[in-house]
Amino acid sequence: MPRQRDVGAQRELLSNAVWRVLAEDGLPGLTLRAVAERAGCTTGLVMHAFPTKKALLLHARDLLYDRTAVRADAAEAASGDASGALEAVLGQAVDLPHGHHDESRVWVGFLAAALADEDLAERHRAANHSFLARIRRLVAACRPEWTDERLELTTKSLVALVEGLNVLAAADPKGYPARLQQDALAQALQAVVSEKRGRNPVSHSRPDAGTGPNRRR
Amino acid sequence: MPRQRDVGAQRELLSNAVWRVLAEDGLPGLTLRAVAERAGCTTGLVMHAFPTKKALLLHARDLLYDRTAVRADAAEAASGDASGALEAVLGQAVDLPHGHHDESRVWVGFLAAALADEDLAERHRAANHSFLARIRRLVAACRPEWTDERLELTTKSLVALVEGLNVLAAADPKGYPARLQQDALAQALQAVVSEKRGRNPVSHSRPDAGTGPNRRR
DNA sequence: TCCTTTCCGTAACAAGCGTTACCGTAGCAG
DNA sequence: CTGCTACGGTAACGCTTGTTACGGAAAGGA
Repeated sequence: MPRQRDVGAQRELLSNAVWRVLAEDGLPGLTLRAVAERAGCTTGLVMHAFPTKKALLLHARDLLYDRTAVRADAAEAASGDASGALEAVLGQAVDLPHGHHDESRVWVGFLAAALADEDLAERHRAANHSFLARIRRLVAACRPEWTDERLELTTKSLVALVEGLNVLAAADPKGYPARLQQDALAQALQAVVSEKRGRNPVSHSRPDAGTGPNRRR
Repeated sequence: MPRQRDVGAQRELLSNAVWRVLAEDGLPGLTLRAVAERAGCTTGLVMHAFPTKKALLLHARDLLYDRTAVRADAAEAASGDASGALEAVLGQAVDLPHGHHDESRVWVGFLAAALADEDLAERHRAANHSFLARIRRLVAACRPEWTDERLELTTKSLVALVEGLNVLAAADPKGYPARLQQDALAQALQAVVSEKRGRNPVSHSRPDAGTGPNRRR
């Protein structure tokens, strides 16, 4: 049985190529030939690694979710208390040190594709539900006395704010710079963590950020 | 010169067809033939009313902005004070009585198309900037004592929340029902309108030329 | 070394895309 | 009523799309 291949590695390579095409050329430019070119191969390999284009998109979507989940796990594990973990997880969701706008553009592309494909929509909802569950757990740890209703409302509000900032920044990066996103998140989190913050709060970008409340420029 | 046509009416008809196709079939299904079928004509009329597909999309995008601006004007005019106008304008942006999810789906479709087309992106930014200016003016009327920085942060946070709710509801209507969207918006507005409801009158003319009671600077 | 078997690039396929050219036709001027 | 002209439906264009079939090449077992 000669010449064996690593199918998993091939799929990962192609999924990464999907992201790059989606980030650079958008959803209309997402063709199999463009993906193959970015991956440094031909459409032959693509169609041997995936039975159809839809399967490729689903795998790329799942891989995107996996990596964001890994990042969120790391951010949560690196934080001491629940409020710090909440800030860290949400903070890394709105502003990444590298390639942030790219990821938002990819996210929007998948979302637009999901609105036309029920299978993709299901993956989208599953990923968002998982993120919602994580935030809800952290908010509940910060505010154990809250009712389920308030918990759900705050959780979905925070997630909506984060995704809204990402979406708006994807189309208008200069109108929504990283600083403003962090500040908006910090302001929204004040209602959750309130005064019980002992650790240094936001600002993953500038290590000189003050720790006092109402940090304003 | 026989047989004259109403070009404006034709373009409006076609733009409405673009919306319906975008809402039902998503961005990948947005073809000239699909638009023509929805409009009850053939591609011949489409290409006589617009020189190219891109021109059609630009017109449809502009018309979408025009209608939302008219709705926002109406909501603002129907409110007595500034805080009421802010609630009304944002409230009608997150939840419309009819065809709300459709409009969000259309908005996402245009956004995804804008990420691949700079001209569409410019229209998107212009529309968003106009909406931001409206919200900023209303927030400033509610809180004249706020600094420009806090004004901008709150404005963009509110808009990001609204758009985030819309985007998430477009892909997961059951996870983000109208009730939750209104509650999330009301909670976010508590920090703005607070206890001083019904005090400051709304100014329908200029972006607040200093008629507020506690104007700084 | 050779053979066998799996891999994957090449090239073609039908279908659908945006766009164009053409001509029948509908409706006002005379 | 007749004729002229702008309108718009028809159909084809060239191109790209996702998908398929096939053959050459590469690599482990003999």
